[in-house]
Amino acid sequence: MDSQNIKVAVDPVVFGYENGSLFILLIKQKYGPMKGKWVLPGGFVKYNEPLSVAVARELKEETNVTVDYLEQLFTFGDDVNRDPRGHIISIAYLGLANPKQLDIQANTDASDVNWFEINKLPQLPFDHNQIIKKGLERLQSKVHYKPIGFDLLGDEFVFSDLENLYRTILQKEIDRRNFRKKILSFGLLEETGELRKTGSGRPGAVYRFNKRKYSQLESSGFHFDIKFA
Amino acid sequence: MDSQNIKVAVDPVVFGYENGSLFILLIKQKYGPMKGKWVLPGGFVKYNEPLSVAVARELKEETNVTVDYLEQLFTFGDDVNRDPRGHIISIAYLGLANPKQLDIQANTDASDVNWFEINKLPQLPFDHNQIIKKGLERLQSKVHYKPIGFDLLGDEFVFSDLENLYRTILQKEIDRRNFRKKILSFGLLEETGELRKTGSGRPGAVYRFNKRKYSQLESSGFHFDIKFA
DNA sequence: CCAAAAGTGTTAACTCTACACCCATGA
DNA sequence: TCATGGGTGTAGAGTTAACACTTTTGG
Repeated sequence: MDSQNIKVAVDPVVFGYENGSLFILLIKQKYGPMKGKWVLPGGFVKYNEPLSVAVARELKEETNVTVDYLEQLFTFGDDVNRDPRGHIISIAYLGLANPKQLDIQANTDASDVNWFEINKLPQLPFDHNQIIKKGLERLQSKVHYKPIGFDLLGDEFVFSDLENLYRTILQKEIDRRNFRKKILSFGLLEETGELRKTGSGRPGAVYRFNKRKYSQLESSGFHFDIKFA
Repeated sequence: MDSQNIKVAVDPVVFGYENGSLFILLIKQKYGPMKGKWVLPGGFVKYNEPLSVAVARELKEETNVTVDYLEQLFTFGDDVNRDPRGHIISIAYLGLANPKQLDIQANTDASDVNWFEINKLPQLPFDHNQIIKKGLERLQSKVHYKPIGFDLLGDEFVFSDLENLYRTILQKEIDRRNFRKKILSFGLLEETGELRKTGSGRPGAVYRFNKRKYSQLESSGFHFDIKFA
């Protein structure tokens, strides 16, 4: 109890969405036993440092990224050999970001940073593949009952972006008409009035998610909730 | 990073249900800065000890209790002063038990153990009130989509037990007929054929929850799901 | 005028909600 | 026979699911 010698790390699983694919942010380790390998951009918590501060700091230090959405995911510490350096537990966080709005840069412990498509991930050291799996599961279940999908899109988006985002995350087909009807019924999207050309075909109307309105509604008992046949 | 000196604790929030009330299991501290105060029956994780083993061990050591249901709840580590002894993070667990089937006994660090009714809790030291609040929130949301209520009842129960359990947990009225219809529609309850006298009035039929059947159904895509008007 | 993606409505099936009376038992 | 809690059905409202054609644009 006096000299416990367990170390505490934090590991962010940051998801990004772009062009119909889901990505994870990884860094290449510059030092240590996994030098040269791709890993989650985490690290050790400092003495007297709050956990949420530690994740944000590591993320910023190693990748130059600051994300708007970060929530605690799970604490990994049942496998005491998860890290070869000793008994280290890791508090994993789920982060969401829009890759287009970020300028990733490798720093400190990282010799490289990159986005990896979720179903083309390399074999990662430690239990990092497992941590990512947990993150994906959380994301998949949470998009049903919280409007967190919008954190993966830019501020302005076309309806089909949202549709495809849900298709990609859930890995299943969804009915365009029913989806649109349901989402619009919440009254949380505003048309900007602009149209956006999406390559070919008819341009789509540009929408914004009204976060302020959502907060109000939520605190008066509203629940975002969407199901798929 | 070498001498990080953060300590790691685990704290179980064990709920028990009896006679229409929800209880929490607390111990009275025998040693330390909070000597004589009621706290969650947690403690420090040992070197090379898995987290889930640590919670179960602390719970057993201090209260003589072994619970069937234990899930990781949340890791508290944003307030670095949550414990006056230094920088200590706590991984909280949610436990469910049936008080009638347990023989609580104070041991090791505990000079006393007891069940406290959820809305008559004393002021607890550390952030233990906050941890319990988180546990209750989890319990309240989880009974909607997982059949964990049954872990709070004995193996055999009368329908009104289940009804009252939900009423107590959710702190709202529920419609008896609609509730019964919905629960029975899952086909997960079996009548034992017996009747149980519940004090006065007509005796109720005794049911058992078929855990085996639930596991099967769940793995083939079934979701337990119940809402209340 | 062709290809591509956006935008739109209806119906049937199902689920949810609200609601009140009879039944079995013990005192 | 009374008090107490157990057991039961239905109709209207609301929600979900399934499904295909027209519109706008660029090439």
